[in-house]
Amino acid sequence: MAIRTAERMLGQLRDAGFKITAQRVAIVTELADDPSHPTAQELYERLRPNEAAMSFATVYNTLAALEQVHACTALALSQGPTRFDPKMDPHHHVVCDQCGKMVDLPYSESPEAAALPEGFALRSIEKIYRGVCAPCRT
Amino acid sequence: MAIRTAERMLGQLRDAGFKITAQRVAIVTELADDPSHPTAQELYERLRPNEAAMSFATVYNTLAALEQVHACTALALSQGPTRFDPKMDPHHHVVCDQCGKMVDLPYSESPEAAALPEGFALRSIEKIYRGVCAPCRT
DNA sequence: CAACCTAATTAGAATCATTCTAATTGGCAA
DNA sequence: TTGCCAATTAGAATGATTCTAATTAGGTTG
Repeated sequence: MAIRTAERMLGQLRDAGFKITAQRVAIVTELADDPSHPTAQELYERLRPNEAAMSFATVYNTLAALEQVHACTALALSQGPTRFDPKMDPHHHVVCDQCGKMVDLPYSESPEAAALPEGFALRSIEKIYRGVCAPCRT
Repeated sequence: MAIRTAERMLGQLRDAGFKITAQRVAIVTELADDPSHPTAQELYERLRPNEAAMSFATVYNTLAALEQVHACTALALSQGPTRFDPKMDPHHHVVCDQCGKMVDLPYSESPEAAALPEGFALRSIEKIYRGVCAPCRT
């Protein structure tokens, strides 16, 4: 499964005309089936010890490319570094105010508080409508 | 109304034991009935020309204090600087992917897309469950 | 209402996250 | 195989926020 997800993501890059480099393979493989919503920093630290050279800018560049081809989503939902999510079907997020960690929540209309992680102290539920405003569309 | 809101916010600070300084009065007055969700930078630039001295750190400190006493909310919903919201009754937000500006949306269970700003191109609706996770609670 | 205690303010440095730069490397199409 | 141009690199630059250490000023007390 992990390999299949990674290959799908790489295919999306290839189809959009991005070159498949050793660094991109490594980053995509690391992110593909990681449900922990890692930060760029975390990915960089996991990959640096490996044989292939890896710079910090490349992690950001590759994540931006993946976002562009809709192979991952950047989650900026709280203070702290942006987190990256390879799961592309619609779902919601549980966010910790303190540590910033995020957990996926399956998409469903109701009930609101079902299936929260064990021991999570819910404070608020917030809806965000994302898109592009009229002035920015011109 | 503006004055009343500002005074309520200052009262909340006072009641929590915070001192009421000229800088805090200025920041609170500026934020109180501003529906534009200003950033710390924007508040600083609006206030700097005034007679009272104002440092950047003070803007952040005061906004942190206001958040602590539940007189405002910090909104970190996208890349770019945190925005601050003095409206404390439950509501949702419309966020522009491009410029980061935010608009309030009245709280209602349905329908999803009602009352969006004129010309806003909706891309996704996201639910965020906020709170504190089990490990952070200890 | 003066003095004091302590919190708040200040400028500037430090830190963290991210993006940029300019030179080098390497996919991959012809 | 060659060459073009995108991708990579280290390090500097930028932007947002927090920290630091010294000074100032609320507001409580005598």
